Amino acid sequence: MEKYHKETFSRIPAEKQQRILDTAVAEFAANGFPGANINVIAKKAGISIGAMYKYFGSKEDLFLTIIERAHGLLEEALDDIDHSPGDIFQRIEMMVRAAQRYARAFPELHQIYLDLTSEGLSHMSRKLSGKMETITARFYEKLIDSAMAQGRIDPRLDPRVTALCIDNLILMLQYSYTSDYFRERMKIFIGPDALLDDEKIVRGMMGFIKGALLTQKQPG
Amino acid sequence: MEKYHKETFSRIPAEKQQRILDTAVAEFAANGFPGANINVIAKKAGISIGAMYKYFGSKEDLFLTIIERAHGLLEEALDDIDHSPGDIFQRIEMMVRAAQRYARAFPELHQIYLDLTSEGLSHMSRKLSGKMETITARFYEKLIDSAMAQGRIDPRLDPRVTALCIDNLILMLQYSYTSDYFRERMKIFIGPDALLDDEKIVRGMMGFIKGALLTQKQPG
Amino acid sequence: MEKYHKETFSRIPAEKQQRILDTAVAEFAANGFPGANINVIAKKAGISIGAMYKYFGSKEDLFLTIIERAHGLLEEALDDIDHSPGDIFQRIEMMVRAAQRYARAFPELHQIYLDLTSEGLSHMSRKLSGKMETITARFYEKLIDSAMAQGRIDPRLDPRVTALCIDNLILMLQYSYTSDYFRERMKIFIGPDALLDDEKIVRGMMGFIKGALLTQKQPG
Amino acid sequence: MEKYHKETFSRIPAEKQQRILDTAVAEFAANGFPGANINVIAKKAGISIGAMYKYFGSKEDLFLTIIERAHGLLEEALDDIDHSPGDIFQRIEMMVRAAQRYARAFPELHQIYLDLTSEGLSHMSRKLSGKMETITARFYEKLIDSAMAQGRIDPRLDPRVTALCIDNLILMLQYSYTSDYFRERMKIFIGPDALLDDEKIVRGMMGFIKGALLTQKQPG
DNA sequence: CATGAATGAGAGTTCATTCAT
DNA sequence: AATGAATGAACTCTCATTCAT
Repeated sequence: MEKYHKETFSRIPAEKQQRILDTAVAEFAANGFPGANINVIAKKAGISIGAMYKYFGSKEDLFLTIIERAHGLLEEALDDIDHSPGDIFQRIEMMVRAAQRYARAFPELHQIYLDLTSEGLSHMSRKLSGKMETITARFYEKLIDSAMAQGRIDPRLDPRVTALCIDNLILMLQYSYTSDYFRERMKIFIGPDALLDDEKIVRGMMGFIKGALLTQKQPG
Repeated sequence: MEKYHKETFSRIPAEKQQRILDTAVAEFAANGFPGANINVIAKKAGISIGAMYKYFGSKEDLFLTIIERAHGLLEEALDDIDHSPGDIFQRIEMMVRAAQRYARAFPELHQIYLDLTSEGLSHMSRKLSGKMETITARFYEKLIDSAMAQGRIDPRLDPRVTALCIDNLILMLQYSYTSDYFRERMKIFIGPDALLDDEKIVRGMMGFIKGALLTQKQPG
Repeated sequence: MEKYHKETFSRIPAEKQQRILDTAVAEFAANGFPGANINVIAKKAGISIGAMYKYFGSKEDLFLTIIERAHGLLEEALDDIDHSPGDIFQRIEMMVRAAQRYARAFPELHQIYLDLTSEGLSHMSRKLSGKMETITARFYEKLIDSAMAQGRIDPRLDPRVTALCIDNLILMLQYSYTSDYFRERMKIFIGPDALLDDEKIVRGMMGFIKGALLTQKQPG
Repeated sequence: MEKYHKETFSRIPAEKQQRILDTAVAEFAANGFPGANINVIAKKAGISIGAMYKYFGSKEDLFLTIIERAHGLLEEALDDIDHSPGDIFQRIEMMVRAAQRYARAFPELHQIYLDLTSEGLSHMSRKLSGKMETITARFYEKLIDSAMAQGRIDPRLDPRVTALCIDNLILMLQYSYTSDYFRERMKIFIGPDALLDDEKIVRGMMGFIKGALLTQKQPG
């Protein structure tokens, strides 16, 4: 886990750390990285700009610190699922539910994650070096390989493309909870109440994914 | 089709229009909306800033004009497919291929589209009012409803969630061609050569989607 | 002659150019390079900061533009002397008087030149690449070599060290007119009225220099 | 000897005092007074900023303390020469050599001295009140007056202007050892190896000075 | 005495937009 | 219609200095 904040930041009370990061998350989520104003974040967090720069060397470092924290949370969630019992479908469902829960709990954090995909910020995502994505990818790979070995899913599927498709669906689900744009899009597809019935979404998605994985009838 | 540019813009030669928009697309894609510099765009396009503001009332209007043009292109592509023969799978495959082609041909345009999902720009996506998304959603709806009526796909699927899942997969495919971040992500999942073999991606995705749609054996 | 200002600066009225540079000279001379404030210079010159940055890419560029202008003035003066008739002593006296005149006319410009010797600004003096100094050095070299060939000055002198000594004396004379510090120093050496009688200084210095150059009696 | 540091500074171990001043000298020499950062100096010296301000009332006081120390060193050197035997030329040569030695030994200290001539720092040089310069001036005055009385040097010379010229030459010699700018200038005049042969410089300068002082042949 | 976290005014620089020509 | 010089608010970041511990 690389550290993008200075030593000083580690030494202040956890409560204050959290307050600063929370404020920053809110600002970055609301205005994007280039639009966020460090002075405003400092003021809202109740610290001076000077202090801000004692904690983080630059606006970018503050941003990256936030991302790293988010990674920490994601990793924990993933770890929990990794150590839970259940077959492949139960585990994928856990993933879907965890993603949903996470997006609901930290929508701003997830919005920031979406902003990170902007080309102007690609040098940052390069810094993060896809660590998180690698963990997720390996998780699915293992899951699929083992299910295939047990004959539980269609042997003709390409395990890696399949893993990507599943993760893509889950990622888009999260975006639909956190980004104004994707939320509207979801409403257009599913109807205005789309976001009220989480359970329906999960069942719909799991139906789709199960169908995709299970050994298929020959068409026709 | 709403118009975000001034009358004057319509009156200048199409070639000049295109040059201005192309330059703007490149700048917005490279730097994001807040990072792009209108004065730089004007200079690179070979017009004066004064002229720029004669054509577009603001930076935002220029941006929205670009999006509208992109919509036009998408609509055409969709229309073509709508009027082509073929069953649901053939038509979805057309969609996948069209999406792939479009993303390959206009990666910068698509990157801009991705940036539009940033919260700082949500007031713009609200202005665009999901027209494009509505068209796509209705297209899939019709496709699925009719295939279901003909008994060609699993009747237990939720048509609307299914439509969303399919479009999500296609959208993510496009992002993978246009955004640095998603490209890296794809490589992590599929391997470093992920983007070299378009055909493999299409087959993999179609395998996944077909499985999801076809009437399934009971698990177990 | 390299140019450190942008094209735009060349296009504004000469009177305005001069006003901006004069204001800048005053500020840089009074506060040194790091101490000078660009926003203040712009305000005092009656232009906006934006305009300032349209003319000069940075504080450093403004500074270098000033130096280049000073070089231009120096070069002209040197050229005049180069084309005047007279023996070596008459010509050196012309140099002394020109230096004196220049320092009296543009004390602030010369103060800036002195500041340029600070280590913090050495990257700038490196940019200027000693062009001015080279011209002066060659001027003296020619003068001394030719006078030596004619047997008018002591053949035992090292021509180059001698040239340096003469130029050092003249440079220090200029500093004494422009820098508070060197002015005080001069008063300590010569008395409180040191700067009132320019003629006395010239005669004193020329007496010193002549003695140094003329063929000497053997000591003792 | 005025004191610019607080009492506390006198009470800490001499070794610590020296470490602080040495660090400060290095920073001031490298960045100039306005460019130097007190917090950085404190950190590099291994003390807290709080302690720094317990020892010195301000950045300026630290700077002045350094200058005073330098004065102390110079005074000692001058005193040594004052008490050495030898005629005027031997003693001036001692001065030249001492200046050379000092500049070689403490180039950073001397660079700071040069920076002090910047107008932005003139209020400081005023504080120092030319004590050092007065001592030097009186030293030369005595030397010249006595040599003149003994008929050893040209009686037509202005003793005070002569003293200034000699000291100017020596000062410039020192600058040539310590300032990037003057070093380059010396190379332009004397050649790239200028600084390698100290002996040659001394002989060249002494030749120049001796000629200037000795009773001269009538020109022509 | 010593510490070093905190302060906040102020620096250099950018850029969307206006408007006289 | 076209130009592009001009504007100035707003941004990120620095650093001398203070003061609670």
